Amino acid sequence: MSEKKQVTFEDIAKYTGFSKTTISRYFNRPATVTENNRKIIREALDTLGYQENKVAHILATGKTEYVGVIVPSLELDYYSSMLDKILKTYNEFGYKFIVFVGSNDAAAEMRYLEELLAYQIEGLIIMNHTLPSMSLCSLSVPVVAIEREDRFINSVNSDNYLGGIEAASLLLEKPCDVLIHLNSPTDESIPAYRRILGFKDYCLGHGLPCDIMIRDFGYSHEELHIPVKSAFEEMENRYPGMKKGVFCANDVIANYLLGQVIRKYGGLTPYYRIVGFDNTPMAVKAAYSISTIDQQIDVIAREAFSLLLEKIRLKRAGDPAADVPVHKTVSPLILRRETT
Amino acid sequence: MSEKKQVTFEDIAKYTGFSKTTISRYFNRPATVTENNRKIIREALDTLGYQENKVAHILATGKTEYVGVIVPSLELDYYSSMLDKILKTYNEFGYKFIVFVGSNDAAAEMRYLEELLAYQIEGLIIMNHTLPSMSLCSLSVPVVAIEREDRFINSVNSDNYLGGIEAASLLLEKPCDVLIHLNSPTDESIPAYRRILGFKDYCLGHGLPCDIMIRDFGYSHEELHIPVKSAFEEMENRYPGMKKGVFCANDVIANYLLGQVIRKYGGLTPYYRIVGFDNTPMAVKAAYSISTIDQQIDVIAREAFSLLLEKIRLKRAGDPAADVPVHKTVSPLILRRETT
DNA sequence: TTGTACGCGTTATCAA
DNA sequence: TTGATAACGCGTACAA
Repeated sequence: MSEKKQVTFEDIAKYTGFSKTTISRYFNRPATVTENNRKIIREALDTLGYQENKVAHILATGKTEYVGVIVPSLELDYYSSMLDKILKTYNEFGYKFIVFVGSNDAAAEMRYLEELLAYQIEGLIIMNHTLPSMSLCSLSVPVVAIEREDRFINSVNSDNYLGGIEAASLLLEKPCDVLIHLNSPTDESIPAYRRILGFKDYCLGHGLPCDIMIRDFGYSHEELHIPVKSAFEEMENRYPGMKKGVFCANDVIANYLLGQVIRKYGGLTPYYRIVGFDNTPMAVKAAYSISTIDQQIDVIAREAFSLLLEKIRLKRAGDPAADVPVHKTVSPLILRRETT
Repeated sequence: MSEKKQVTFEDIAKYTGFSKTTISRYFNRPATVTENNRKIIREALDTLGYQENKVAHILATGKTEYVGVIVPSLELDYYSSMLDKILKTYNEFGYKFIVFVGSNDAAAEMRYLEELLAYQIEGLIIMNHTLPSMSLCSLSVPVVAIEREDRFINSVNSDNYLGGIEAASLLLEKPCDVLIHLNSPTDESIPAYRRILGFKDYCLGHGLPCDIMIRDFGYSHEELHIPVKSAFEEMENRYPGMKKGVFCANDVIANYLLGQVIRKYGGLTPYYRIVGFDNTPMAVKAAYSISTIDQQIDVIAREAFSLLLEKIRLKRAGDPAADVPVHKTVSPLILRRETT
């Protein structure tokens, strides 16, 4: 009962008296089948309960319409939000996504890659940091990176340098005695590194004291609590009674910092202006809505997918341009909210 | 260059002098190939750069090792967290996931289903509410629902009734003058409805006044802010000076309520004890960590996948038990944190 | 232990 | 407009 095998073109062909070829054409080039015959086939499909089989289709055509996605975690708003936007491109482009959520384990990620390639994905979107772009660029399919080291592969990133500038300028709308930037140790090869530069350059350019506090904030949200707390205490000690403009590397850190401020001051205080980064849902879920630099996650996701699609086309056409890495950049927006 | 077609068993066979069958056996039943010949093949695979093709494998065996997932949104911690855990079962079971993130649009969801079936998924995990289980149960593959109407299909849910009881009992650890439950309009067919019952029954059983406030909190996090605020004001007006124990339908609502309390009282206050539901990352990201009823999302995800796998096996074996819906339940845990 | 021959469900090519 | 036949890449009886 459960194991009745599926209805195939063969069955439809027998039932209608046509050949398999005609049934195939009914689907792929309906114009080449008489309206009357189409009707016959349509009814046959219905009565026999035909169920499309894309696997056979793929084997014959070589086109899977699959894209692989590897993302570090879905517990962080940034990634889940990005994945959300990526998956939603289905409605426009029809590509399906096989998703892996990655450990920091290079071996595991290699397995994901193997699987994805075995399943004949046409392209890959990767957000994980573990595998170097050097080894990713030699894959048989185009790869687009989002906010990770991208030297040898395509990428779409926020204009991080501009973001850093925007954050500094936003903080300076209100007078601040000192500008502070909270970030994790960030390798220069990572796009986000430029946020620090932009911030620093803007401060220097305006003759403002700025303090870049690099602390290890870890990767999971649980880990974040402690280092943010100690960073807060440091700020309290180092700049007592001063108005501090704090630019946090992301909304999650900003949220925890806001939490510390609330605990100490019972709410917002002129002593702290806080700006986050990303504009994840987090930033509005906070007790006080957090001003942030909006990466425009939806735009980035869409650009990433479009770029990938373009590369897939080029590759299929045998165009050598397919193998030249393209790096796109999306300008972030300033979002003024309660914390500034 | 980019379009060189892939290396197949045929090529390896020619290169080594073996037949395709032997190459196939090298992969599937290596024990039946001489160690020496295995070595020869291994080297041939290497030098020719063989790349496994699962599509052909699937067509031949009928087993895709695909599971489809349909989830309403990834902007809400509950769903992204659940998806995270589901995807991570790959490391244990090896099944791959094709993921769709669904609108509330029934037509769109039907398209997702069609696609998934066409790609020969072996089973489906669904969290969306749009399609009734009545129409889901007639699919050719097993379906497991999580926290949605599940009358005719398998499901894994939190023991919502117990959860409601736990929430009430947790609030009563500290004396409260009134117990309040905040929830969206919830259909009786949805598992979460029983939370309300559990809460109410416990209150009645202990002779406590309880107020079930049903408000439309919408689906996205942006929408939530306003109704929570007005609910808060209602509580303030209705129970001035009283100690309120508030059980929120989920952590997101709890978080917004906490935000309102902070804004009014500058921090925690004995006037409000707050309990959330789910134990999403949200609950610890809040300014004060939120006490919550832990659904054990990881356990639910794992159970859902195991159940699906079991059903897939039964179906394959032609066992009629495959078609009998199984409803599993996971007991939630009480998590005492700062808000109580 | 290895090879031959055929099947999986679809599309592509060519001929009718 | 339609049909016969050969791919697509791999698995599996069955035979050797």
